[in-house]
Amino acid sequence: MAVSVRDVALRAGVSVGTVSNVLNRRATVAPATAERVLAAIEELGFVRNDAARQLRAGSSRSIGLLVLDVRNPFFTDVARGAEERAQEEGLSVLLADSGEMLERESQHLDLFEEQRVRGLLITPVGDVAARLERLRERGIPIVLVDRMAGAGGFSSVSVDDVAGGRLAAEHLLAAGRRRLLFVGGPLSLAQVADRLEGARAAVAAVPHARIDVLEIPSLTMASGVAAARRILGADARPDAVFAANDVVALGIQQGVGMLGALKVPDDLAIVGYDDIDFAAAAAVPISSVRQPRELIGRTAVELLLAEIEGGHERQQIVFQPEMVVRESTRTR
Amino acid sequence: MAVSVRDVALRAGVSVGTVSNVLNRRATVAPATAERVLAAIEELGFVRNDAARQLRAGSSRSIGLLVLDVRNPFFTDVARGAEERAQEEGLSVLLADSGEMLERESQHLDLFEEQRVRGLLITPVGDVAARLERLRERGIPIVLVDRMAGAGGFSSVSVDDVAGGRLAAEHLLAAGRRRLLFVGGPLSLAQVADRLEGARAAVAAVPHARIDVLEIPSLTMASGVAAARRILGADARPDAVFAANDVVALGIQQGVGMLGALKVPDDLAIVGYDDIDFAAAAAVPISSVRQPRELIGRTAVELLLAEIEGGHERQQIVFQPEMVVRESTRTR
DNA sequence: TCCCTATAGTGAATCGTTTCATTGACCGTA
DNA sequence: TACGGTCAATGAAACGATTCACTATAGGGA
Repeated sequence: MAVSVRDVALRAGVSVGTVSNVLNRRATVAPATAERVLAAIEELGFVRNDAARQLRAGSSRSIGLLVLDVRNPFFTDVARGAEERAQEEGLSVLLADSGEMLERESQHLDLFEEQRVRGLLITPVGDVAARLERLRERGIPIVLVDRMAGAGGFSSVSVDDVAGGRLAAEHLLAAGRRRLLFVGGPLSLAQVADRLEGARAAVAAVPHARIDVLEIPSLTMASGVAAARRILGADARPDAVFAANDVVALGIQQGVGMLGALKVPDDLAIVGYDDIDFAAAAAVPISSVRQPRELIGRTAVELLLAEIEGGHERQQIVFQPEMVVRESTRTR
Repeated sequence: MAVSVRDVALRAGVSVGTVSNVLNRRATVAPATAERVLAAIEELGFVRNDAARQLRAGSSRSIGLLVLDVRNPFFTDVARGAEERAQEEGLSVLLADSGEMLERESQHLDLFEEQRVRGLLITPVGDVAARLERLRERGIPIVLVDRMAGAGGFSSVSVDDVAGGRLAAEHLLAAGRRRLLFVGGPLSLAQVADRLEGARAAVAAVPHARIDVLEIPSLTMASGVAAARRILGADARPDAVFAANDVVALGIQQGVGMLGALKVPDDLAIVGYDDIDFAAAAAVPISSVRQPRELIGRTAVELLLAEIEGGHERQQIVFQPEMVVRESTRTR
């Protein structure tokens, strides 16, 4: 059933070595011979067996990309950027998501390791530093995505989330809001914690301003809707919400709208994070903190390539976020 | 560097066959021996080489999923459903997207074939029937996703798009709209053509109603925005738009809103398709034709498993769509 | 005591590709 | 004629896990 180089060689009347040479454009194969081999490949419908190739080569032609949630457009945009850059290098990207769950994250890491990926891009859920360190020792270079590497020293591509959080809060404060609510979670995610930290710093600088925290279990639309319900039910309502990302912001807006009690932005201003395409098309277009999504993916692959080829040059790249103002935070 | 079963065997003082037996829970390995082997694995940090495994086994533990666009939430939801079901079976899903481009589709098919995927789920861009037929002959079972199989006979999981198109148009007509515009493309995509066909049938049944077509190059938000520009610039404006999917609908709504000339739904009603989560959270929540997204993915894997194990029982499963009415089509 | 069986473990062969040292053929030059 | 130098092509070895026919040992029954 399976056609191998051996069969091709037989058919073309050459040795397997020659077939391999033709396939890999390597050495000098006489044009006539190459033609005969290619004809045989065509006739037999030969398709290279990647497993055998990898086995011999010792590592695959793929890199793993493990993100928190593929349903969040932020990550698919990052993935797109990564894929484009990888393809230029003849590498393919294996996309997986942990769903913000430690167990799934660990499972996927196991898989990637068994598959001998050439490198790994990861937005970690928990504290997997030790685990990643082991991977690296085994020769799998690693780049953290959307997460600043600690002193330990992985390469990383991130956006200054503290600055982003500050931007968001400052914008709300400048619009006259004083009772802010941060909605996001789990707080164990560095992104969430950093954005909150930045917001807190901004709030601390303004007299009579305060910021409360509503922690949610995951950064999904459903969690946002649930959060809206709690906001509406609370005694002391905030006059502005800073959501840890746009998906949550959209959920909150939808929840608030469905129940019809509060108007955005008059009663409640909303700021999101990521500036995904859908934020601009929302019920009330959502102000958001923009991150260069595709560029993040592209750059992450870039750093990975540097480590794969160059050796040990680790770099931490930090992009600066940018505030994008829309209807959801219009001044009253 | 790389630790192999041989090393583990050496360390544990057993043969490689025994190590393999321990790994595969297979035969009867004496508890004491198994323990020693596991200890050796732990100490040496042994990780199975998947390529070698596959090579011997002849096929991988993955299935390929090739969709039109990973950035369309419809497809990530389908993927989620597929992944869940696959994982229950110990299979992993390789997700790739063609970006609606024939060339990329072909490239990914090549890759999947080289990787000897266990099966393939695909939402085809063009007419790849011949190509898929060849794949199947080589032992890779195939299930079409979101696309009804022709008589030729692949298994398929789809939604009745003609019925969906009819639902959408009937809804608009019932709301008193008479000058409809269908926005979608490329028309070579079966989904797009079918939805249009259904809409045309509904319009034909109502006197004085008409439907024009604005073909766009791809089903993206950007194309939707561009379409909005053309709608606004046209002499005879439609009073309702039926977009081929929600992403396009959101783009149209955003475009129309930015330029501020038309109000939704008063001047222009909008219906989308897929009922992605973001549709409900849109500027004006978008009426849409719902498809059971995760169920489609789940069912597709189900059919694939049936073909992998059972042999040749091909099935075509067709779900019925459902109209979800929201603000964007409120009656004037 | 001898034979039989069940149990535990062995290790060579295998999967398909790539690599690389080696062979063979041919040409021009000394 | 002999020699060195290219250029083409060869084919055995290697990658690492799994399989399976086989051996060795121990225990039980007659």
